[in-house]
Amino acid sequence: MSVTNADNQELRLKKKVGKYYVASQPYLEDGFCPIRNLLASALDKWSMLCLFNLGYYKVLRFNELKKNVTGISARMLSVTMKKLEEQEIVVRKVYAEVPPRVEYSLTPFGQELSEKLVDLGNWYLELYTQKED
Amino acid sequence: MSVTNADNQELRLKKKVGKYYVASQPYLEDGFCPIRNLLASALDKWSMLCLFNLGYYKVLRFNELKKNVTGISARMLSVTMKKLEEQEIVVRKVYAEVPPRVEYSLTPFGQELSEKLVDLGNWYLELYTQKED
DNA sequence: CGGTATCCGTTGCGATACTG
DNA sequence: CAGTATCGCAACGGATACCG
Repeated sequence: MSVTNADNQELRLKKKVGKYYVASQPYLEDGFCPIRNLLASALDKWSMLCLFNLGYYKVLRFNELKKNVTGISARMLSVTMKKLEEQEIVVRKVYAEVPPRVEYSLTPFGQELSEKLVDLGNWYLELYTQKED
Repeated sequence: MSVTNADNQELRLKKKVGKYYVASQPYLEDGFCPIRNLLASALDKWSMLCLFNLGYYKVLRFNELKKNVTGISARMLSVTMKKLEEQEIVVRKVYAEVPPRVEYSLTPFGQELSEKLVDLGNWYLELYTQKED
């Protein structure tokens, strides 16, 4: 058998990448890359931390999130959640009360995305901790 | 049966996120998040485009990459590849020739990472194109 | 409580010129 | 060919003050 596992991985990768990203070059022109745009939202300094907290606690109010995501400012939390809301990753629910109450949670899409991101993170962390040993 | 698929997804996500990211809060302090750091490298404007090109063509020289990644400057390509090399995502091979020849390729780790990223991208693009219809 | 407005230092990055 | 050096503008993001 002359086809190794490494060869198979290379071929699989080539095929997958070719599907959208190389063979049909529009996605590559001018630095446009849809997945990067999605992930850029999910990744700008604070987003993943917010996503993971919402993934764990399901529903959090503004100041609960602010407390859980250590170091974030009100401004950046506001900006971050707004971006995530626009991408339909997060849902913002406002209650008409005084004082105001706002609850954030993940959309089904946000849940799926978070799960995929945490899978990626856990894969990386396991490699990382293996190296430490 | 009162447990829905959505419930299962929520529980699974909570468990996965809790494993590293919430239950053991060190990863959340001061905005530190290992997966974000990895992805930040893989995502800063040009990295994914470079990774996907290398995933497809396997080996590319500096100016081949520059040509394929439309719009990138020599400076940014240099910076990007240096970062990817530091993270052991990409390997840089220099030939002692005149004029110089330098070849870039993915490490096994870089291949795995690229495959995971492209899987994520394809999942997203399929949702996206469904919406269009 | 849940934000917004403003200021301002830091970083990112493109353009251009230059080099071994 | 494969970069590096320098410059300068633009975007990011922290601190502080303020608001419905």
